Amino acid sequence: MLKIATWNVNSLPVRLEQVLDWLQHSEVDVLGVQETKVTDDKFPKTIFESLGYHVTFSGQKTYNGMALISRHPIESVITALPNFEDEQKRVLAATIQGVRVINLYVPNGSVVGSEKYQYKLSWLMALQDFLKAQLNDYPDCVVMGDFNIAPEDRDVHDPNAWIGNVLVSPQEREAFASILSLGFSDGFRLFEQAAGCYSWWDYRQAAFRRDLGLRIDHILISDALKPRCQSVVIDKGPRGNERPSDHTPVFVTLM
DNA sequence: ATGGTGGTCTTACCA
Repeated sequence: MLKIATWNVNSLPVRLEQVLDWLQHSEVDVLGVQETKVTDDKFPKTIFESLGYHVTFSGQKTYNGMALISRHPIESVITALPNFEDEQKRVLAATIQGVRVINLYVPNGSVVGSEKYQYKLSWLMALQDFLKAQLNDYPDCVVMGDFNIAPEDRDVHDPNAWIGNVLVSPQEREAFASILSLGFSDGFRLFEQAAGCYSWWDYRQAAFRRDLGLRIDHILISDALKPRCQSVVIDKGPRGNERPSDHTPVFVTLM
């Protein structure tokens, strides 16, 4: 059995105790984190290693930053999209226990039509090329992370209120669908789920208390890996912590 | 009541 999780922690230094606590209680084998906001020289490597984890990371100051924390050895690491010039650290792929794990922090996009939105769409185009090649090299593939896309209206607490917004725009949703058409499933939708399941709640407007969430953190399962996929679960717990991240973890269990 | 939260080499910018 292999449990693989994704969590946008919004600063690993701030959330370190929560991450260690969740690793211990969730008993996941692999955790991909986004928005570490820590440079590689300051990454808390020895803390994880002293607890028996392998780690790899690709960070920068203030923004973005990726890490993989694993009970098993981490091999064949990639830290960027090929053929896409980008100073922002948003990709970390590696092979763990024979499974290709691709951890992503998709750009937020700011406002539909803005420069950042165009960057998001360009980034997603380059991602498609990368995933196509990765799938060819590694058929057993998990693509996960903060996609900053709610794939369907049922992934949004109030779809009408969000019309015209980033995270739900048709172009972003088309990009998500194109990625699935390469040969992936949205793991969460492989199983029956309750209505109104979200992975992110804005810090503002008491959004978590009012359950004004979106499902924007995803785990995609390659077609070859689908028979091993037992469940995909959103663990809402950590969002209720004191001083929480605005995202909560999602994990897949593979047999 | 036209704001509001939270993180970051903070007084601006990002989400």
